[in-house]
Amino acid sequence: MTKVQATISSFWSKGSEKKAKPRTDGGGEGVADATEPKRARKENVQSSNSVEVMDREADVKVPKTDAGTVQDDAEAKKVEVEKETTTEERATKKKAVAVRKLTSETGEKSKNAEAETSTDKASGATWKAGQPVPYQFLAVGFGKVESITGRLEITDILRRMFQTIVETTPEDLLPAVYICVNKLGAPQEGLEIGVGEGILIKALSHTCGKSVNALKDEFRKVGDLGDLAASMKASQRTVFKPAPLTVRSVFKEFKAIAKSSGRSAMDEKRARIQKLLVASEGAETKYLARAFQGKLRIHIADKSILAALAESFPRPEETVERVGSDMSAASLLTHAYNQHPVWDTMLNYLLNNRVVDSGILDACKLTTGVPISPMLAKPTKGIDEVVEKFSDQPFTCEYKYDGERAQIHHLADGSIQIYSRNAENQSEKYPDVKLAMKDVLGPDYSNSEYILDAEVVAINPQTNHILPFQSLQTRARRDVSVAEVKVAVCVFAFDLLYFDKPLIHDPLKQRREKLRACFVEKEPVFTFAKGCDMNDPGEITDYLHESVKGGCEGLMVKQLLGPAATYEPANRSQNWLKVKKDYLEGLTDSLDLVPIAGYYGKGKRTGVFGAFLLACYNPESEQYETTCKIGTGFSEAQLTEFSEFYNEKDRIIGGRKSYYVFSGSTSLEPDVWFEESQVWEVRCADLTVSPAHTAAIGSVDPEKGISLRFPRFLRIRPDREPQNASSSEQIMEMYLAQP
DNA sequence: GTGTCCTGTGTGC
DNA sequence: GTCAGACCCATTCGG
DNA sequence: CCGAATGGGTCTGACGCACACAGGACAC
Repeated sequence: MTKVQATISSFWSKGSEKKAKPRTDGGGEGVADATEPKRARKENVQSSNSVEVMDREADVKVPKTDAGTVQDDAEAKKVEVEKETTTEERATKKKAVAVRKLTSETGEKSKNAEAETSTDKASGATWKAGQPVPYQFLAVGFGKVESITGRLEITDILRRMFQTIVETTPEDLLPAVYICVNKLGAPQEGLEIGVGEGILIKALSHTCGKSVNALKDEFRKVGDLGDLAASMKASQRTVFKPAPLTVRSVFKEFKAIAKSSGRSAMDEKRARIQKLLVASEGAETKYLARAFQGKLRIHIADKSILAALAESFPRPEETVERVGSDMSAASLLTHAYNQHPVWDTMLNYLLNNRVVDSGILDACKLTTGVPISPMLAKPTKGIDEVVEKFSDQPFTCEYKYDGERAQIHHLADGSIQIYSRNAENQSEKYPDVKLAMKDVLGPDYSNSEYILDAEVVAINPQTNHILPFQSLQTRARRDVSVAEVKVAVCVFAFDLLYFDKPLIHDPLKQRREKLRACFVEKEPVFTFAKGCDMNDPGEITDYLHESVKGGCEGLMVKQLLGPAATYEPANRSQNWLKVKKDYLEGLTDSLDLVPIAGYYGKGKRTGVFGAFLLACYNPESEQYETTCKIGTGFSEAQLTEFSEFYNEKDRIIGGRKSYYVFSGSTSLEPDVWFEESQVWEVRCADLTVSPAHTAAIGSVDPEKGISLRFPRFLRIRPDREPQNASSSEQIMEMYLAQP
């Protein structure tokens, strides 16, 4: 018993030093098939096979009992660990709480764990504590997760995976989490894998010997490169079996692929991908391929990982009142992550402390130099909805500028860093902004650290008028000097998140006062977003029209006071609403267009067309001119319906009709061409000059056509014939009528 | 070797 | 960016 | 009073356009 105690206490007290000592006690054994979904609440099936990994792991540390049913296991462990608790209490209170919490939680869970018998024992990957976790372990878990849709179950499977890793090889938790979220590091580090469909297909082709074109055809049918890779691999005989992949080696290899650059970088990437694919087995192949492509497609993202991590560690009751002490484990982690979105920091804390407590908010705190996930606004369908939601509270309306979100940090070292909405470091792109920010701080504040939330918008430097988003896009991104800047820009600041201390818990009114007190406008490069505080919702309409006239997309409506007016990072909160002009009567851009081609759907759209090529009609030339692709706005039933419709009665034709005007753009090249048959009503936000589409070509630009921004399907127009679709001329007029 | 064009990839919205 | 679908959870409805 | 129905909120993954950048292919 003493020996076991030593094991357990070392388990709890051991920090997460980078190099965890190999365990000397023989260690636990991880089991790849750790993932039977727990269906406790749904079905009460009992099975002697339904031992959770947690329990097995506990068995290793606790003297073995004759494992029988789950209940027995759980009881046995509970007893043992409770004995531990008394021992632990002599050590530190915190630990004691932690252990007790774990006891009650896992004990309870185990009791309810009448999970179904797992049928997937195929992998059989096991490893000893301290040894690298096999990648197979994750891959098998991904398979389970993918096969179900319930969030609770998904979270539970992830939880078990994480707990197993923590108990065997905690230093693998970080790479495991990164593999789960399919990222290579914090976004501001700017590491991208640089692999897509193309390279992956090439690599596959080299691996399996099939031609690239054959694989592309297969891919169209299968709709998923992971599934395709897996089926290729399954049909192949492995001559000799390379060493099994591990979580850490795979993650390391991902990074290596990302970092390869320069001459023949593509060859190197391809070679590394091939090596991994060759070494992979079963589910590994599928998820490796998907990881390269950047889509794991297993219904998990950051939020699910946070939820699972929250359940992977005990949540002690906190006696001392402090910020967050009353929060649930999940909301604690979410808050911590949202204000400091770096997995390394979070996992470091969790592994060091082995609890989820409010201390994590100190570990993951709002810091200049670490971009926070920006607060987002909820789309509304119109002003009525705003009125309904903000009936009594005071609110403010701000112009919604059509530019790029920018989070501007002033660090303690005096440097300025600019981050995008997705936390990419954009500082290189905006040397002019960095320069301008040097003197926007009011007197007495020049040494203050701050985080500003703003929108960067292209402007005409002569008139100071706002330019469309398309102009902003043409700015160079890398290694730009002030002299090289081609498109002038104005920063419209609208929030202040940090000013020598975090402000996100203050109401907007206060933050805004601080913003206006500490910063000075510097026309035309730095101004405060135009806004207007209102009590009467009736004023909104006029203001909206005004904003649109000023070149904006609409309005942001925000609560000013009270708890609903704090800054909620990463939340698409009800407290910020956006009213876009394209939802409003009279300002709506709606067109009638003709589907002339289709694209095979991928992923969950496999088997139906996932998108269509739409055209307008030019009565003068009697030709159809492509206007946009469309792939959203359909229900699943409609997609099925349209696929059936176009597959009937020779509506799919051998090739492009001579009177379909197509630019030849490879990315638009359809899978099949259609007979012009229907008219669809489509909505968009704007019309744009297009290098790829041919609608009204030559009218606003000698070589370019017109296309749609944010097109979505509304409905079929059964009352219209293709020749009555919107005309090229109408589209040109709509383009010219834009503010 | 150098310049130009094309393609794939990753950003922004 | 838009959008639909699935799930979860709280609330309301109906027997 | 309790289970069923309902509705709002959240999360995920389909898909859109335009652009810059990096590397590869090709011509000279």
